[in-house]
Amino acid sequence: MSNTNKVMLLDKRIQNKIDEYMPPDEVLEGLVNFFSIFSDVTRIRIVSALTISEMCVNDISAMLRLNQTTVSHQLRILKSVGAVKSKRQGKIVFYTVTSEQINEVMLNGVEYLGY
Amino acid sequence: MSNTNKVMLLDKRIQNKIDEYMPPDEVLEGLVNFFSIFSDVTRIRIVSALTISEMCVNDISAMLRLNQTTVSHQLRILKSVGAVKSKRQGKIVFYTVTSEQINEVMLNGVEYLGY
DNA sequence: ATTATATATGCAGATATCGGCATATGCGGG
DNA sequence: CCCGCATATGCCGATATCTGCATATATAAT
Repeated sequence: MSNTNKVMLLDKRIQNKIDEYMPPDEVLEGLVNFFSIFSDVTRIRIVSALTISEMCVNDISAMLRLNQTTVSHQLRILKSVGAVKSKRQGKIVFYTVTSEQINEVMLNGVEYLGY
Repeated sequence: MSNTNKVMLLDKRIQNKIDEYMPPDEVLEGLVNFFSIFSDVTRIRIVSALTISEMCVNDISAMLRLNQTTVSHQLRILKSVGAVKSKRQGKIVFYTVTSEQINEVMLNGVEYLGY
């Protein structure tokens, strides 16, 4: 039986409020993509490091003791959601975070957690 | 061969800076748990709705056209990370977000995305 | 006590994600 | 041109996540 057959506790006013204020799915999906940046330890470590200083793949790998392949994979993901950008200098590719806001959002989280 | 055998481009000063400013893994894992709240469309929809108004499971289910079981599962996850709390009134269990900050973090994301 | 409603939980299939190996590609040096 | 270093990519196994069904539990009404 469908839920729509059941008596809704939800009062019309509240329902309207939710219809009005709920971001459309398009926005919510954008948020999901964005916050997914921070939903994996490897990724958040990389972002965190890049927030402090630009680095090349090999340095990230060495610094965080991660397999080079793993770093490349995660950098590709981070790049695909626009969290980082890269510039090539000869053989070496340097990565930086695209926006100061990335760090601010992380600090919000730190604050929320009360560290 | 280990990365530590390779020549580090990383300059000592930068390395020290990263060692100093990188949050410890404990904190990073906390952040991962926290931001994972928003890393799934179903969860973010539920949180988003609860941000606007307290609701019971059945209303969330009806409102967002989600299977009741799915809602319960996600509410359990959200509760386990402290994002929501519940109060029972007879047969009905009402859920609310635990903190205004949850919404602020989401708004940060919205802002970042430029909506 | 029985029944109905609201919610929670165990389980399993479908799917997604992560990480590493093997390998490809890009690039500079000799 | 060939080799070596830096990085990227395809593939796949391991693992995690999500969802829904079946069912359990909680509570109220009769």
